[in-house]
Amino acid sequence: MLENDQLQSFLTELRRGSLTLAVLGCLKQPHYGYALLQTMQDKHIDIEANTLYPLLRRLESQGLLVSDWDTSESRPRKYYAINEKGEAVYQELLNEWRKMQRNIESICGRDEDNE
Amino acid sequence: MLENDQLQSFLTELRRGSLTLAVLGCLKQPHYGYALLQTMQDKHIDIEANTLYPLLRRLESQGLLVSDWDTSESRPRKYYAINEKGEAVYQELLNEWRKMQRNIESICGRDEDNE
DNA sequence: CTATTATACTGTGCGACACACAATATTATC
DNA sequence: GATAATATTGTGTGTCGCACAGTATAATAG
Repeated sequence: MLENDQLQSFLTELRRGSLTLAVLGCLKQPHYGYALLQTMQDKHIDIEANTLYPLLRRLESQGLLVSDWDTSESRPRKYYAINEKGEAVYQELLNEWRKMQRNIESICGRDEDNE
Repeated sequence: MLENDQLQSFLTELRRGSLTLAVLGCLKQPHYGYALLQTMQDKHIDIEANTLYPLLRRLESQGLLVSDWDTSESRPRKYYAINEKGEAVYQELLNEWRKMQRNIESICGRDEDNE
C-alpha cells in the first residue's frame, strides 16, 4: 500500500515553480485575488487561498507584478497584473518549462504512448 | 535587464520534483550513479553529481529504489534500480505530471502556438 | 615517473516556496 | 440571527536542488 503522504510530498515538489508559471500566465489579464482563485480552479489548478495570496505578494515584491486597490465595489479588491519585467521572466520561464517537458518526455514517454 | 539570479531561482523551483520523475523513469533499467549522470546529460537533463547522488540515496531511503555494489570492475560501482513500490509511485507521479502539463498549457498556450 | 583528468562516490548546510494553521472583516443568503 | 461566501493578511515548517567540500583511484598525457 502506498503511503499517500509520500505521494503528496512528491506532488508538492512538482507544483513548486509551476504555480508561479500558471499565475504569471493568468495575470496577463488583471485579476483580483479571489477571482484568480476561481480562474485557477476552472483551469484545474487547485490552489488554496493560503497559497495563492502569499504567492501574489511574493511575486509583486520580486518586481514581476503590480497591484492596485479597487474600492468602488461593496468589497475592496486588490487587482494584480503582470508588468514588463514579469512578462520577460514569464517568457523565459515558459521556454525553459517547455524544454523541460520535452526532456522529461524523452525519458518517460509521450502522453499518447501506452506507458 | 533581468536578474539572472532571479530567473535561476525560478528554474530551480521548476526542477524540484521533475528531477525525481526523470530519475525514476531512467531507473526502469538499472544504472550506476556515474552512468546515470551521463544518461541524464544525453537527455539534456543537466544535473550535477552533487545533486544526483544525494537524490539517489534519498529515493532509496524512501523505499523507491534498490541498490547493490558491483565490485568486479576496477572501480566499484553502485547500481540502482526502481522497485515495485517505486514503479507505483512513478506511475502516479507521471499521471499527475501530465495532468499538470495540460492544465498549465490551458493557461499558457501550447508549444506550437505563437505565444 | 609525475601531473592532470576522469571516474565514482559521500557529507552537510542554505535558501526558497507550497503547504498548513490561524486570523480578520463584512457582504450575501437563508 | 446563523451560515456561507467573499476577500484578504500573517507566520512557521518541511522538503529538496544547489553549493561547497571532500575522498579515492584509475586512466591518460607528457
